[in-house]
This record gives sequence, C-alpha cells and structure tokens, in this order.
Amino acid sequence: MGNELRQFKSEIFQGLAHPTRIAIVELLREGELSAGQLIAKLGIEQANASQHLAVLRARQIVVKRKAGNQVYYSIRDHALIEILDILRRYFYSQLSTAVGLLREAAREESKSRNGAQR
Amino acid sequence: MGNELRQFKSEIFQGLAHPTRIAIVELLREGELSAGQLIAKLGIEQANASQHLAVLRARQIVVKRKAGNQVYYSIRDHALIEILDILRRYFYSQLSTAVGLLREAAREESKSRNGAQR
DNA sequence: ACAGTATATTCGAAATCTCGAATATTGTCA
DNA sequence: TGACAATATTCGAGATTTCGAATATACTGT
Repeated sequence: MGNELRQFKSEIFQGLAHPTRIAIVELLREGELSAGQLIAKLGIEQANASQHLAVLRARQIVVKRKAGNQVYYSIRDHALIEILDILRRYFYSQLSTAVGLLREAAREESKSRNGAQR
Repeated sequence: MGNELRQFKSEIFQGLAHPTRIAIVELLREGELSAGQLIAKLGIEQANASQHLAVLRARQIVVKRKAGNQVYYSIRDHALIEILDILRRYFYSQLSTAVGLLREAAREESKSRNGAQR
C-alpha cells in the first residue's frame, strides 16, 4: 500500500534534488518567467537551463505557456512553495542547533585545555 | 544570497530521492525502530538498508541511538513529516486533476466520434 | 522564403548513485 | 576468550545524472 505514492514522492524529490532547480522554483515563486529571463537570472548555459526545465516539466513541478516566440514557466502547485518554506525554517533551526553544538564543543575543549592535558 | 540555503535544500531532497528512503522515513513516523526492524519491514538486503540509512544519516534526516547490540533510528525533525504530508495531499490533488483530464479527453473523443469523422 | 531570435533536444564524457557480495566492526553472552 | 548477532563499510559493476557543444525546432518580421 502507498507504494505508488512513495514512488511519486521520490520523483518530486528527485526533481528538486539540484541547486539549480531549486533556484528556478524560487525564481518562479513570485510568478511566471520566460525561459530567457530564467537563464539570465541563473547565469548558466542556455542548454543547461533548458535541461533542468525539462526535468521540472517531466515531474510536473512546473508548467509552461507559450506566447509567440517565448515560453513562460510557472509553478504548477503552491504546495511546492510551502515545502521550500518549511525547509527554510528547518535550515535555520538546524543552524541554531549547530551553533549550540559548536558552543558546547568549545566549552568541552576549554575544559580539557584547563584540565589534565595528555 | 541564499546560495547555501539552496544547497541545503537540494541535499535534503537528494536524501529523500529514493523510494526506499521515503519508506524508511514513513516507517519512522510513529517513532523509533531498530535497523533490524526496518530491514524486516522493508524486505530488502541488510547491506542495502544500511546504505540507505547512511544516506539519511549523512543528510541529518535521521538520528541514531545505540542500545546494546542494536541501533535505533528516528526522524530528526518533524518538518520532514510535514513535507511528506504535503506531498501526499499534493499527490491526491494531482490525481483528481488527472481524472478530470481523462474525463475531458473521453468527452472530446466521443464528441469527435459522433461528429464529422475524417 | 529568408534571416534572426528563443527554446529544446541529442550526444558523449565525467561524475554520482545503487545494488549485492564480501568483509569489518561492535556488542553480548557463555 | 570465543562464538554469535546486529549493523556498518568497502568494492566493483551497472544505471542514472549532469554538463557543454552541437544541432534541431518553432516562431517572428521582412
């Protein structure tokens, strides 16, 4: 049960498993952009951008609209934005945890520096 | 700006970009399980499960606790569960959209079947 | 029809991921 | 200590991903 659902989820994750594709989704957050605009903002090769867009399209993460010569991309579903937001919060909470861990490590270190060194 | 954050996000997605790892996270939803229990429920090779657990550990998605001979795993942060839930809802909404599209296609087809065929 | 612009696809090489087999590590119990 | 159980790591082969270069496709304006 839920095997198909699991497959679906992992495909979405694969679709987002590259910094460039995350960047694309984030750029599309405010609304649609043409492929050309995306390429300009990303500062990468045209072919490469197009390949990443193809991945996002294949996973239905993104949707395209043709207007004359150009192709406008937009996010298919707000759920994905929500997910990125959750991860942003998660990142910062992990960060503060990491800071805590570093402080603790520093405390340990000074303790051993002051105590019996070997 | 946010480059590091983007890297972080894509690493989390990479961490979850495999059905087996999704299954592991889902199994851990209710609470911790030992590696052995996970392997039994997953029904895969011990080495393979251990490798997937290593991936989840490396990305800090999962946390381990040793108890004697065994190692108990649990989810490090509830945020990830939230994400899986969002994707579950998303999956079903896409599914109903797909059904809608199929219906529409069927309607189109019968229309052209009844109308002037060429 | 032709030149030009925007975007997509194909190709091949390098990098990364995934798997099972084999082996290593760690802890328990006698 | 030695045998055993639980888990992790290493290795090599095959699959997949990623990249830029080259090429193809589609649309526009003349």
